[in-house]
Amino acid sequence: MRSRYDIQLRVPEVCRPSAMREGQINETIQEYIEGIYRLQQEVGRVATNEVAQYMGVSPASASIMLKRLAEMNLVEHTPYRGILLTDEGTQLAHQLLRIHRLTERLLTDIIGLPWNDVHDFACKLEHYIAPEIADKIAEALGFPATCPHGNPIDPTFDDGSWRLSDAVAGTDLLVIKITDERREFLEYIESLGLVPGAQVEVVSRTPFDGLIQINVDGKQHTIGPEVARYVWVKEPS
Amino acid sequence: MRSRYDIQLRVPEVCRPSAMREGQINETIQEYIEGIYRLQQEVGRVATNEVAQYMGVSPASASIMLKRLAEMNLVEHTPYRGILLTDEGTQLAHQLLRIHRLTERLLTDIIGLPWNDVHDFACKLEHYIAPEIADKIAEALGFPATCPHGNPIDPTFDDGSWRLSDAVAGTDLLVIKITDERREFLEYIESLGLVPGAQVEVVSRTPFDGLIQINVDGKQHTIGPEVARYVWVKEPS
DNA sequence: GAGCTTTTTTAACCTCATCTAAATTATACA
DNA sequence: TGTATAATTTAGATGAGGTTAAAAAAGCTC
Repeated sequence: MRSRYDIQLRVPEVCRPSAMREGQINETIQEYIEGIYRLQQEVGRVATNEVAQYMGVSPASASIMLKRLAEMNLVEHTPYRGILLTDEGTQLAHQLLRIHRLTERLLTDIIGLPWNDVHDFACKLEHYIAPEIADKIAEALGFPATCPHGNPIDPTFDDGSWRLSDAVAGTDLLVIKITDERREFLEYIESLGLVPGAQVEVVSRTPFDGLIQINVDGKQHTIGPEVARYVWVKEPS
Repeated sequence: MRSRYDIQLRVPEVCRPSAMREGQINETIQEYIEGIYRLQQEVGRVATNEVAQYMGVSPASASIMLKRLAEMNLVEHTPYRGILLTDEGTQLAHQLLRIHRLTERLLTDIIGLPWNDVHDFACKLEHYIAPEIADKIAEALGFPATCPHGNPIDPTFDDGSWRLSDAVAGTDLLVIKITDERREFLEYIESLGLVPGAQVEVVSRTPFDGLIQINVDGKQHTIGPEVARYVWVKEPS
């Protein structure tokens, strides 16, 4: 299963120090592209400051890196106007995301790590997993459809879900995926029982502040908009 | 199963670029320590030039790095006299080696990669696998005793084997492990059928050049000292 | 033990990816 | 439309880990 994700991913040289090389798609570049993709999914055109904040670096550093990414044709950068991934950048992001999600599945299903632990870990490993090896992993796992958080392994697949923050009161829904994968966030989500596959009843919504009263597993909870935004749901079929 | 390998391994920060930090046991340091350990197993006290050659860097770079390792108390460095791992360095090497070998097993047994491929790959992944996760991997694999090349998962375990280059003619032996894990070397070894677990008959030895006539699986081969040196054998029980 | 060779170390410099501080450019509002 | 504020970029450093070239120490050989 050679896949459609075929940008020249640079899996860094192994077994010798200082694998960094000039003008290559190295680990840092990959990390940025992945972050930018995620941001772009959330907000559309991405500002330098947003990249900086998301990547945990200073705006100055982000600015310099965005210039480099633009030179490499991975993003379109209009100075003072933010960026947009090019087709090439998007393709690379898809490739990385697929590897990332397969790695997460490997870590939960085979190694037995908890789902809230695997994201950070996969972030590091993904840079050293070539697409062909990802294919092998997919095979070994029986070609899973999603990562442990419910995101489709194939990043181009549209699962038809929407944000819980957009759901109307009085509906019964199915949790599809969680798109904030920070450990603490997932811990909270788990404490609510709001994991992929769970049934949620949207009991009511407040007219201000966007609070949502939900019912999961017979338990009532009130969640805020910040949480509801990253929980994706769908009509149960 | 908290193990006996408990040096403060620095698993670099995930999900953000530039994980390098001052004075920490980072990926590069780990790579050096592992390399030095392997060299030390082969040659005892290790010279700067040997480290440089093994790590694929200039002698100048190796010299500087050895000085740093000495400052970190991982090696004992007598200027112009080479180095020796300290107890702390040895312990770190053991820890890394255990993780490395478990990772290799994971890659062959679960992912289905060929045994000659996994070393390079494990070299990269090992730096991001904390000892507790290695414990999980060991458990998932059913606590294997060796890596795919036959090296004990527990680096302190003495398997009682010796080099095929030291074997006497006329003996029937069991291949225990291969300690040169370069892809091409392992490919050659495989083509001879000289894999861990195979039976070898040492037919004869030449008085000069150290050539060895062997019989594996009914096929005769002549191997040189460079190959025999990295094939370890034992009396079959 | 003098002088050549080899090994190791030091010196000076490079790239990558960060940083802070200062300078620009955009935006928003009076 | 001018000006305050916010966002972005540039300038100049830094640390890690390389490089080459030159200097220094050790080891041989006669």
